[in-house]
Amino acid sequence: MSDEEIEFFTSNLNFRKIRRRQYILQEGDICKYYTFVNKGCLRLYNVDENGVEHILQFAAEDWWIADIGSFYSETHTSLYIDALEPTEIFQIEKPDLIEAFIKYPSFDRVFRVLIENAFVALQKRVLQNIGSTAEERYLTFVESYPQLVNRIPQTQIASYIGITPEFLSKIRKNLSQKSSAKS
Amino acid sequence: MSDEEIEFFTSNLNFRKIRRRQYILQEGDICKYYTFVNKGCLRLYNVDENGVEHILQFAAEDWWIADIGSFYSETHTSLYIDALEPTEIFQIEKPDLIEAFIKYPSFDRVFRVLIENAFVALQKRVLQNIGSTAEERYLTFVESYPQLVNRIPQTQIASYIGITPEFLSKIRKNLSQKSSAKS
DNA sequence: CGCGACGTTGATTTGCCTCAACGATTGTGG
DNA sequence: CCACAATCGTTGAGGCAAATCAACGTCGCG
Repeated sequence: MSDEEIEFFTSNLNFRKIRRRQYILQEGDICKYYTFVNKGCLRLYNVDENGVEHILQFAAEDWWIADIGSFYSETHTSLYIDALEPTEIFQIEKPDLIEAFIKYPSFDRVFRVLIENAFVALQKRVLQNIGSTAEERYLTFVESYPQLVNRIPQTQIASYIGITPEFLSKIRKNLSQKSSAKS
Repeated sequence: MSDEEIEFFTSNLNFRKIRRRQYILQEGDICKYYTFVNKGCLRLYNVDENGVEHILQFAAEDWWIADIGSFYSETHTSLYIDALEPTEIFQIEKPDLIEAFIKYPSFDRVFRVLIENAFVALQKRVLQNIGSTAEERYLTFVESYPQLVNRIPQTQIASYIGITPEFLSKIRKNLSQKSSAKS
């Protein structure tokens, strides 16, 4: 991308610091921003009728996060975004992003690729969810996001892969016994 | 879209007839086409190490289907697409689609919206998979795709929602008993 | 007709959940 | 700076949802 493009884009980014547990999106809101994580870690999740949280996505350094559906169609979200750690973010508002798309088609391409990649990753996740055991899903998570495993609470990982924290604990115990038995 | 745009687009569509069980994409291929279903029904799925099929998507009349990841990055797919019924399709090749995107930004927007909607739908499916019982997932499927329920084999629906055909049969029996008990 | 695809049913097993209890660690207010 | 609460991970007993395996009925089709 050219200097002009980058200048235009960055001049429309808003910097914010978020405290741990602070929300940047709540059920009922309309998602006004595409959010880039500079430092820290956010999570995107819903809360079911029993009050249980189910995590759709984590976003640590250099990841984008948003409720895409709410953002583009300007409908009320049923999701939450909050911070797992003190976090620094850059946010771009929809009108500015759209303007960037129109002025500079390369942005359009960048964001298209972004969502395509996210889409493909989500498809893999669906296949895992419907075809693999909890242990396999955990191992895939560890492989895919090694930088998150020792950073975020196990409770959160359990919620992401769709099991209870207790059961994740048992899986990990089982795995460590297997690996120690090998040596 | 203008007449010119539609003319350009449709002139690049290739018509094909597909027999039941015929493949239009197999593991190892590169996905060369975006496929539009004019009549009939296709499915996109993978096959796991035990030989079990897991369905990512159905595509009946007026739906688009492709392995997006393989199509855009030109990598070998691990997925299959085949026909559940005799099917008529229109296919557009990647170079023609890209040309359409460049010449007519409105196509770009149409296909962007297409993938955004698919992405949002997939997110809902992930949330269902990690947060709902098999019965709830089946009921959601019936609600979301009423036109498919009495058209495709139950085996296929079971594979889509991530359960065995036997268990789906038991769920349906259970549901019909509940509803008849009401009357 | 006979075979293969599909759906059903039952008996048994297993993966994962629920609930309850208990350490270890963190952080927070007095 | 300590005390206490809240958060997090672990463990175990018991229960339930869904898988597995096997058998059987039905239908459409070559």
